[in-house]
Amino acid sequence: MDLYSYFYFLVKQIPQGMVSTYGSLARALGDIRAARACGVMLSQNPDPPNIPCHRVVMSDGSLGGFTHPEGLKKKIELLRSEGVEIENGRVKNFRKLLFEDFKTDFPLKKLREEQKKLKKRMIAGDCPIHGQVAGVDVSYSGRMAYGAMVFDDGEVVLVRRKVDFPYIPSYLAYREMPVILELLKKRRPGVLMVDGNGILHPRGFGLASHVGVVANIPTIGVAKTLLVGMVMNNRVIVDGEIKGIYIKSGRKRGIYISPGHCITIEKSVEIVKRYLYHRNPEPLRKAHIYANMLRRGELEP
DNA sequence: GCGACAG
DNA sequence: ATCTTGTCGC
Repeated sequence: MDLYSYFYFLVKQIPQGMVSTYGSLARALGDIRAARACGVMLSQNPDPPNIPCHRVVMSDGSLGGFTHPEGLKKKIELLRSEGVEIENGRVKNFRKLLFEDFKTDFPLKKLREEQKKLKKRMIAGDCPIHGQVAGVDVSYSGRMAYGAMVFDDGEVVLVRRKVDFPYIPSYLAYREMPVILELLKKRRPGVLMVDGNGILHPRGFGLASHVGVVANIPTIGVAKTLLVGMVMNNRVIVDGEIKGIYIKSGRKRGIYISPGHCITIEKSVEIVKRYLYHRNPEPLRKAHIYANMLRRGELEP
């Protein structure tokens, strides 16, 4: 799913002389949570003003931002040239000029349904683990992704790839998984630690679970901040159930562990604890460093 | 104004 | 996540 292309196709539907908002576009994608991602994708507009990003404003009719050498001034100029009046930083007659009638089939809604469907294939218990423990992480520069997977025996595999999906909370798998699957083609671990959540997710199917099911390997989610749930006595509770464990070592902030696929909470925690010399378990910490080095061109893919 | 929504 | 940042809704 190339969400960037889909999004620009939506933006092109905004007629001259009208405006739309980040939120309206997000709803047309199928989830209001994508509003900020809409701003990010507009800032990466590959073909302005043919893709009319200048016609997208904030939900209260104020102008929002504009990535252009001349800045917001250029946005105002473009809108005025199209007959949209701007009065002290706001679109005049905003309600009347607001375009929301997008032709769309709500791609994010379909992806939520896919998550729910794949979740049925997720295994909650421990499966036999044969092979090395590894950690995977992805670093980004614009629309390029740089992935690194580090094994317990020290081997490092690297990948460089264009991304076609922005970061949207609860859809991280659709951004990162293509990179991770490419890394897994080079070598498959016995169990994989992933930078993100497993079942600790609004639909119980985060990046770690998604990768586990699709690649058919045991996975563990390791997140640095909470996406969903509340912490009570080191347990992370989501609608009354324990979905993860908060591990705090030393005086620094802790990490949130949740099972991805083919593993229990207990086993997940046991494995992560083996590698806790820093805040992040060692294979993940190394993967993070290598992914950043690759991005900065300090390594060959 | 502030909190939210992994990375 | 990046790099100084184009949000929404209460």
